[in-house]
Amino acid sequence: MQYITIKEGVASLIDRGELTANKKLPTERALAEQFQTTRVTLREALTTLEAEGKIHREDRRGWFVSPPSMIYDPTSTNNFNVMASKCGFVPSSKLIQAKQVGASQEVAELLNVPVDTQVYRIDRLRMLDDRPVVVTFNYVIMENFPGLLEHDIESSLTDVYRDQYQKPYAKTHFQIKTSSLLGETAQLLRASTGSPAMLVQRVNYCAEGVLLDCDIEFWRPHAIKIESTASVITTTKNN
Amino acid sequence: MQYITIKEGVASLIDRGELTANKKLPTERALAEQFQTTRVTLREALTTLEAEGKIHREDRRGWFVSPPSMIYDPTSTNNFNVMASKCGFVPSSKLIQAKQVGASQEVAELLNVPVDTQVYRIDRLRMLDDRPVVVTFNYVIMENFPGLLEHDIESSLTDVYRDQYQKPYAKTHFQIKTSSLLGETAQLLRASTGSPAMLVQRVNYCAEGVLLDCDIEFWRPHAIKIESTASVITTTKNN
DNA sequence: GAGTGGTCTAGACCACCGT
DNA sequence: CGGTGGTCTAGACCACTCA
Repeated sequence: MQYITIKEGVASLIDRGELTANKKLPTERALAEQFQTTRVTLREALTTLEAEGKIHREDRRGWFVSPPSMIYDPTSTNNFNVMASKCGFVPSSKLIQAKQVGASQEVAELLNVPVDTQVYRIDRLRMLDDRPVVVTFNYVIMENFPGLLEHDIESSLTDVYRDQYQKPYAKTHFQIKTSSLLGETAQLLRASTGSPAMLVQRVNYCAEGVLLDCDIEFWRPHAIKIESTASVITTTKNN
Repeated sequence: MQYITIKEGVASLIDRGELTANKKLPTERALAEQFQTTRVTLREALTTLEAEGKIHREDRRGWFVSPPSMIYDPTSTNNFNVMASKCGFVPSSKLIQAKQVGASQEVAELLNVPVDTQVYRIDRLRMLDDRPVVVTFNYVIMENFPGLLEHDIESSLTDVYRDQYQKPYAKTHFQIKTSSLLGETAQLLRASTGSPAMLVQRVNYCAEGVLLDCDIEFWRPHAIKIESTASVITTTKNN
C-alpha cells in the first residue's frame, strides 16, 4: 500500500509547515517523481487526503492545502454571512439566477406541495475569502412572499423574510448526507466533476408553523464542519 | 468523460431494478467489458456512484447496491437500537474492547480534561441487518460512572447511564464532517482502506450540565442520513 | 484452486489555465 | 503557447475470498 505512505508523506509536508493553507501543491508529475511513483498511484493518495479534508482540488488548477473550515450550525437562524464572520472569514455571495419555476419531484416532496406547483427558485454561489464553498438552491412558496424577486436577494433571504415580510424562521428541519458535484454546480465551485460534496437540505418554517421555503446546499466538504448543541428530548424506555 | 456515461449506465441498472438492494454488482472485469472500457476507468465511475451513496464497496468482496440508509438524529437521546428499529432494521452490536486509558490530545479536548487523564474507553461495532455500518469509540469520565465496565455495555451505554447510574443524557454537542476509513476501523466495517466516512463526534451532558462522555463515530456514508428538526433561536439583527 | 479486487506501472492524448 | 490536470489504455502481480 504505497499510496498510504505517499499520503502520509504529503500530510507531513503540510503538518511540518512546508505547505500552508491555500497554497498549491507541487504538480502531480513533480510529486509522482518525488515519491517515485506514477500519477495514478499519486492521485489515489491525494484523493484519500481529500476525503479527510486536508487538501482539495480546483478543477484544472491543481491541489491546494485546505484552510480551516467554517462552522455551520443547521439549528441556527444565523445566515451564511453571520456564520462566516464568526469564523473570521469574509463572506460574499453571487446570485446565479432567480426565477419562477414548477416544483420538481424532489422539491415538491420537501415543500409538501404537488409537483409543478409554481415556486420561486433562487440559485446562489457563496464564498469565503473569495473561495467558492457552497452552491445553494432556494425554493420559496410564492404566496408567502409575493414579489420576492424584486428585493435584494443576493446576500440574505432570511433578512428579506424578516425585514420585508415580518416572517422570520422559527423552526427548521434538516437532512445531511454525502453526495458528489456534477455539471454547473461543480463548475461554480471550481471543482472537478464527481468531486465529493456535503449535501444539506433544509425545510424552514415561521413561528406559526407555516412552511416558508426549502434549500438544497452543495458544500465543498473541506469548507464545512457541522456543529451544534441540542437539549435533548428524553424519550421513554419503551419507545 | 466516459466514466460519467458508465456511472449513469450502472445507475440505470439499479433504477430499473436489474440490481436490487444488497445485491453484488457484476465483477469489475465483467463491467469493464460490458461498457467497453478498462478497470481503471470503470472504478472511476463506481467511485463516483459510491460518493453519492448508491453503491458501496466491501473490501475484496466487490461492489454492492446500497440499501436505504438509517435516519440518525444527533439531537435525540434515542440510542442506536431505537433509531435502527424505527427505520425497520434489526440492530446488533459487538463489543470490540473496553478498558481504562489515558486521554489522547483529541479526547482531552472533547472532554475538557488534561491529556492523559484516566478515562474508560469503549470500542464497539454496530450493525444493521448484520451489515456493519459504524464503529464507535466512547470515552467516559470515570468519576461519574465508577465500575462502569462491570455492566453490560455492549448494547447501549445510554441505558446503563440512565438505569444503573440515574444519569440520562440531557444535552449534546455534536460535530459532523467527512473523513476516511483506515486500519482496524476499515477492517471492522469490511471497508477498503481509504474509503470515505462520515465522522460524528459528540459530547454528552446530563441534566445538571455535568459532562458525561464523548463519542467518536465512523460511519459508512451510504448507511446514514442525518436528519433533525430544531426550533431555532432567533438572534437579533446586530449579532 | 480459480477468480476477484487491491494495487501499481508506463505510457498517451487533449482541453484548458496561466503567462 | 508551454505545461498542467483530466481522462484513458493495456497491461501486470499479489493477497485474499469463495466455492
